[in-house]
Amino acid sequence: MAKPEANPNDERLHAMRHSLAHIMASAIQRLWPETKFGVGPVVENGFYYDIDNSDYKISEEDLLRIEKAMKKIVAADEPFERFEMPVDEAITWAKKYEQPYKLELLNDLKRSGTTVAKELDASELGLEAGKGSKIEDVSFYRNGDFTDLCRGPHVESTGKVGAFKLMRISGAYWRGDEKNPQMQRIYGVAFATEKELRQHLAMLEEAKKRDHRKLGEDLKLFFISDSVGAGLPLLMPRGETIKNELMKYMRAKEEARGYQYVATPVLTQSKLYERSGHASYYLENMYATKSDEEGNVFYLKPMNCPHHHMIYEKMVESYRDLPLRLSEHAGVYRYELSGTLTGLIRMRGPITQNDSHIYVTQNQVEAEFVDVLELFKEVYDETGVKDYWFRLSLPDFSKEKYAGQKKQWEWAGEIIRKSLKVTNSPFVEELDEAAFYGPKVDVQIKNVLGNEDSIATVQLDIVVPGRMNLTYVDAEGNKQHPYVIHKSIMGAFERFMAFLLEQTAGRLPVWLAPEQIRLVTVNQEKKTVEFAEKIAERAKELDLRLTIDDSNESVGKKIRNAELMKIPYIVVIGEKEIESGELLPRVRKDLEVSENHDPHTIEEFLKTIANDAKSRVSKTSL
RNA sequence: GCCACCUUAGCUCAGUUGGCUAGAGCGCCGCUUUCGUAAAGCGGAGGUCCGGGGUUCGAAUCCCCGAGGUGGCUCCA
Repeated sequence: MAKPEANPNDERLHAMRHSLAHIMASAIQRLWPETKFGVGPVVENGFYYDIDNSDYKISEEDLLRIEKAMKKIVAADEPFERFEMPVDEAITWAKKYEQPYKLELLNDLKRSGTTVAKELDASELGLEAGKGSKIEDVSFYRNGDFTDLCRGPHVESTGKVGAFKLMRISGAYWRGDEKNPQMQRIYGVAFATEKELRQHLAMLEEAKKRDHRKLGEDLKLFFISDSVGAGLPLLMPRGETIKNELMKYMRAKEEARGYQYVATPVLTQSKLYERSGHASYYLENMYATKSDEEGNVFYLKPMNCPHHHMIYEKMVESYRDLPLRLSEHAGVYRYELSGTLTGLIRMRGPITQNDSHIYVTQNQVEAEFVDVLELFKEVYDETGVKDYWFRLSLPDFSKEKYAGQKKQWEWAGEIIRKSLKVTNSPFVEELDEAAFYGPKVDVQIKNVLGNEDSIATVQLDIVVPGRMNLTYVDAEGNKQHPYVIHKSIMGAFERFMAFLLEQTAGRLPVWLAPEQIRLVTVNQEKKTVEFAEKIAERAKELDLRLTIDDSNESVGKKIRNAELMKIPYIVVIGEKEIESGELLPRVRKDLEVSENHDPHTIEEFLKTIANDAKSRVSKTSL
């Protein structure tokens, strides 16, 4: 349970990948001599290079051409030569060869440290990130007729780079700033051996099958309709069943810990967001609706915090009322850029948030934070979320978006750090990831494609209670502002469902399975169907989700259909079962705990599954 | 929003350099069959080739505009 780190023994592989970035740049320079080059670093599983061709846009069809040219360079086995020159000389070089991006980097280097915005650039150029030391000489690498400003290291020659494949091409803003020109980024994957490359490509194919969007289609869970709009998914009965089970589960968990559920409107006047301060940060991402006769503008709520704060004001007068834990499963709407929308993971609405706000005194902050972190772990254990890690997201004070006083932020960060340590939570720290009103802990996982994603968050708000003038009276009779812990364990239920689907490849645990049992009749005779219906009735009494397939198909076909829907238990019903009154269930492979294939009485079978579902066990106890 | 690519039946996809009435498998409907643990047989229906405009004797195919999707970038309360 930790952030997967790059293996430090992989220096050789790192050099291979970095060398491939240069080889790709060489190939591109030979094909399109006017190309301006940005940076070309090593990334997970491979490398990329950012390039800018004003007269020709490279498309995916060109990748094969570039690959071919690269293979030629590899075959030529050109040596990589390293040499150094003074910065000023390098600047002359960049001017001569009309490489404006390299020139910009060199100018930054000359000024050193002060304007190197991204660590990426720094490591690329041989700067230690964060150090402001002046640079006298810079290093270059040359292979064949291609020379590049680079810190290295590289392999000895272009023949020693292992197996690679160019994957895709995308836009990328120069130095990650959307105000800068957009360059083309070409990605490749690379491994030491052909075999490892093939394995990686096979893994990507496998991951595609687990994509929650594909499972959503195959398992009839949800879809997105052009008529409704981008980012506005429609959940079908099976999808809604999963979501509802998750919501019931979380509500029971939270109520057991003293959270109280509330309900707030989806439509709200702008003045609430002006009071909370959200308006100045997020107005652009809020959906405005028709204004009323008095000219008040209403918004679809993008978050619940200010609404809960209103409830706080109504409920809390004294420190004796704290902590107050409010919770809501609320659908919010956020305008997200069209290019960012991704199935249930990034949508515009309704994003059903598992949202809580805990109002505490200063002395209660740490204990409450620890309690929240423990609840996180409990829920993830029980729902089977694995391989997650925590990220302590701190402000970057060189930016202006963080409100309040630096001292307060440092205190808040330290309390969270302490809570993480007390609960033995593995975590990394990152700057410039905090909310505008306080530092937070994000729960990070890797999705099927190996990208990092946040599934949940808990934030310590040190700003908004003061801004909204939320108060309580302390033991000495003085007015105080409370602290607010914003927490969301499952994030949005839709998104959490998507993660579970990808992690389980659609084989959800029994308690979450939209259909838990399917009865397959051998024939369509009356007594067979009636027998199945009798079982179905009992299942309903036990709150089990069971369906009967008595369609006019072969038994083999009906079993296949049920298997494809990843239904946990399939039971064939025919003469044998009617006579014995016993069932021999076909148990989904991932659920089997032993080689127990004995028949069960109907009551025994149904009750066991009902108990498993109720206690939310992940394996069958049949 | 930006860059590249994609969009043909409910789903997955064919459709040669522009040229017969746009095809297949699965699914769906009907009939036959009444079946024992991953696909029974036969027949049928089903299309605004994403939308709009243009080029052409002729457009699913070429060009322009728009929408939606995919992968990234930027953003993420």
